[in-house]
Amino acid sequence: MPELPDVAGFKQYLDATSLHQTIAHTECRDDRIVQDVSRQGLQQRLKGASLEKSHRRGKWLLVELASKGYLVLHFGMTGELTAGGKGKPLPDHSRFILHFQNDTWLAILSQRLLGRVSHTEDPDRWAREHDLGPDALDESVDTRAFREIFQGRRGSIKSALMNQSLLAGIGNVYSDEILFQAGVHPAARIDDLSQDTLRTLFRKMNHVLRHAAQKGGNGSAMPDSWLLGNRRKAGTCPRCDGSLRKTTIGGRTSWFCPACQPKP
DNA sequence: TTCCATGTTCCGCA
DNA sequence: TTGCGGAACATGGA
Repeated sequence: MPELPDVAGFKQYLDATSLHQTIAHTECRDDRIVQDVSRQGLQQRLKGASLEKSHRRGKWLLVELASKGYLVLHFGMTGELTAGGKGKPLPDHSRFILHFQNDTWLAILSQRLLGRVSHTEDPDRWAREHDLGPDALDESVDTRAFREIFQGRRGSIKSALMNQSLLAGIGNVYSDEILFQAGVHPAARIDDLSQDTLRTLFRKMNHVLRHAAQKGGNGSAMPDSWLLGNRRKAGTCPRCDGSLRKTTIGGRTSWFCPACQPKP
């Protein structure tokens, strides 16, 4: 689930439930979710810290702690957040739990343990170390910057859209959606795309991500005209009613409409 | 039972 | 140098 729009939803959720709370203690139920820092060091850093502000960068959520750096969260393929208080049991797959002083808590869930919890003092350095490009919705990414990012590349457009070091935030589902709405075949090579097509892709990327982020990544809230709800076996194209097809690109399943997204 | 899954990282290869 | 394909990570649903 967690691509840029979903993480935008987690950010809203965290802001609404946990901002300005002070951490009494933390509970780590599986060390494998802790990245770059030791569990002990992380827990020590978090104890007594309050959550001041949250920032999203791509699929990552950074939570600013009052003069104690940043708590860094990544949700992998199956992560999410759940908040609760006394009397509400912690959900299954709660891997790391922030217990606040007012007896409420925020649990980081990760069924498949592909999520990550970490800490950094310097978000910019952290982004460099993780080779993270600008957020796909960052204002610095305009049509020109978008074109320059793909300039001189030769691979498939789908792989490039999912490449976090070029643009951060787009994963498998939303790259398919953007390509569908732009009418571009996922296997199209970047150097075969016209300037016009790149402009269209940029426009559709913004449209899709902004709209989906506003809905907090809730798939059922997306328009029926989108590909998203139809990407499955025997799915039909919401535009032409033809059969959707799937192919593998960069090791991932890509759904597309062969009629609306002709092979270049 | 086997296949597949919304992410990232690492390796070998072209 | 760039990019691809595959594997690994770990779990559960179809």
